[in-house]
Amino acid sequence: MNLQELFGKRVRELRQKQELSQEALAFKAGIDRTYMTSIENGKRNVSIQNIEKVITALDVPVKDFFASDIFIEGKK
Amino acid sequence: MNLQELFGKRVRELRQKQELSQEALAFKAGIDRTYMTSIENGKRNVSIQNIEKVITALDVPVKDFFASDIFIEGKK
DNA sequence: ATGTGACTTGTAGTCCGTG
DNA sequence: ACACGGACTACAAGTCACA
Repeated sequence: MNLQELFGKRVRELRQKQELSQEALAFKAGIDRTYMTSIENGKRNVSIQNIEKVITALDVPVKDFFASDIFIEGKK
Repeated sequence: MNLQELFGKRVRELRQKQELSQEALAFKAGIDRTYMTSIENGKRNVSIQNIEKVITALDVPVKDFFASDIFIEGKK
């Protein structure tokens, strides 16, 4: 599992914890709903600017976003 | 200071700690030497796949890479 | 409300150089 | 060793119709 997929997984995790829909989060982040879908599913090679938008929309510091065990290598 | 700039700053920090040249790191990461320059200077909107390449080349887990106080918001 | 394939446009990323 | 620039190609951004 690469970082691209892990990122999507983490976004979904944090989004669901807040009981937000993809649409609502996409709106907060200022990106398209369908684009958010493909991000969460690890289909897109997202750029750092959009990464920042999404993390900001999740209301979590970047540091905390990546402070998860899924970001320690060797995960499936 | 946005995430793009913070990323470059952090890359430079970790690279210099290992006494690697930009060229050497770029080679390890499999990306262009001139591109590494602009990444460190926060000039490029890097994609997550290249982010992963760089972090991997730095021999640090993703989690640790972002476990720095510069990634708590409100930094200059 | 979420997911997918297909598409166009802008830019990421490469490769050649310069100081 | 680092920064920057021009010219090029590959690919991400962004949107849509449809399921």
